[in-house]
Amino acid sequence: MPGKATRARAAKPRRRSAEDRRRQVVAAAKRIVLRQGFEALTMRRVARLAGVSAAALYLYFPDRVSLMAAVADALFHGLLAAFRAALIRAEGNPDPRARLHAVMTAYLDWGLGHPDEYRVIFMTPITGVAGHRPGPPGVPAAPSGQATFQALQAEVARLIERGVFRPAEPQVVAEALWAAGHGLVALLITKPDFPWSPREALVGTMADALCRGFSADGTGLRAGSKPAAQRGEDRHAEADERDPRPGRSR
Amino acid sequence: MPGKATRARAAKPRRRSAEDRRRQVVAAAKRIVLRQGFEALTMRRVARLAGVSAAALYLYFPDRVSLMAAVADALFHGLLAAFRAALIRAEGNPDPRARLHAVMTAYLDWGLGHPDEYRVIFMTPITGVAGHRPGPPGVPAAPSGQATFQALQAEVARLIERGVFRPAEPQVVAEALWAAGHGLVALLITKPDFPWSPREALVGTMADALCRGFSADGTGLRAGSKPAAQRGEDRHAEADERDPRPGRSR
DNA sequence: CGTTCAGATGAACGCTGTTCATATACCGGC
DNA sequence: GCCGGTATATGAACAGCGTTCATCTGAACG
Repeated sequence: MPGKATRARAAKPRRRSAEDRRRQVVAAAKRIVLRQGFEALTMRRVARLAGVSAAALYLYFPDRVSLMAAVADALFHGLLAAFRAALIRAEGNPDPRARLHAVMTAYLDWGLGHPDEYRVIFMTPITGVAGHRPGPPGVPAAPSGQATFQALQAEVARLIERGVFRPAEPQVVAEALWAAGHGLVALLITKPDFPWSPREALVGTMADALCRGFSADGTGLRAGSKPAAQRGEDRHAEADERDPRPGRSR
Repeated sequence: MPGKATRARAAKPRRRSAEDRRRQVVAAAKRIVLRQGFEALTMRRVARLAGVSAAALYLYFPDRVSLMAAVADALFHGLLAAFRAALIRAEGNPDPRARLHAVMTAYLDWGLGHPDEYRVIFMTPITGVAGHRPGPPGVPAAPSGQATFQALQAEVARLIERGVFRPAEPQVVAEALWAAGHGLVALLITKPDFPWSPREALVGTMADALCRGFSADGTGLRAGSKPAAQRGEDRHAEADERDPRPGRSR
């Protein structure tokens, strides 16, 4: 508790080292995920890239999963940006379902386009399945993740209020939507050998079915044949800090 | 290829050692997953339980992921049994949607009831994300897994043929159903800290929405309030070889 | 009996997450 | 200006991981 503030100006440069090096470590870890991929996210590698010893990481994070959680939180901003961009893009659309469709396809496209980051955020297993204490029992695992989910939930609530969706608990519907999207991304990442149908057809079918399933009048996205064909050109629009990494193209 | 058969009776005990020890290793690995959990599935532990050295495992499996694939294949029979039991149970039901609902809830219940096995089968990441060659390029990763999926696909095709589901490619619909179910199970396993809605509500909402979304007439499972409430008593009916493992209850 | 050879092994390599005694550098108090 | 204390950082070490390899064993064959 160095808040005693050594009289005056000495407190500041010390403070910078305290919290800032933590951010610096997270930035190094983030860069490793982006450039070398998920498998390379190792304590020793992070330490090496951050220019510190491996033991020093344990001054800022109690263990590996805590660092991973911080990295996930940092990586989340990419998904959040894609989310927001999709919402803004579809804002003028009078059809409220189109907004949901935009959000869903944004989620799917981001996950499929950034599989390593997605694995860190949503597919890192809890170490012991049973061996995880909630830590500070008030704060959730990923703050910005919670925020993103609540954005989805708010969108769902709006749809229900306007009578577009059948009356239901917005939280349950939002969780189901999230889970469905996650399942698609996760399976495509984990089982690339499976003879999947074309991705556009899969994404379109999933989004259309869910929209139809939750709609009050049973209407899908477009009720037509190619509900998710118009987008597909501007897929890379939301990339903010892509980084070509060698030898891991696909 | 020792089929030369050393004259007579000597061939048999040799043959037993060849293919049978492979099965024995897989059985040991399976028992480890069931009793000690997913995290304990390591080469050295499997070897120790199987009564052989760690290096001996590499006489039967080229590397760890191949062993995991074999274990996954072995564990799949539990899910397959739950699948079949659900189908048989719902066979008398005249409503074809009920069959699909039974299959979906069987999948979800099995996955949520056997999280360690589920992680081996569906959530083990491909080692390098890019570093996986298809090996023998004709055989899929998990034979019985493929069979199970084709059972689902056949069920979907039947629904489409009878006009219950809207006309569509059965494979895409089956993949979407699988992905949605997987997403629910995977997220509940990976993110147990998230403030999820009650599981019954989640499962019911998901199953109903998908049924409604793919149905030709937009009809859900029961169109009522609690579509998944009648089952829930006979959840443990399909357990065939449960094994109470110490200290990992939840 | 001697040879051969598949099957099994112990030891080793390089890596992992994590801990701990030790060293360094900076700080307030004298 | 110097001293003692305290946070910060480190190298070395531990146990365990997947994997490889030279070596050993034991049964089958001529």
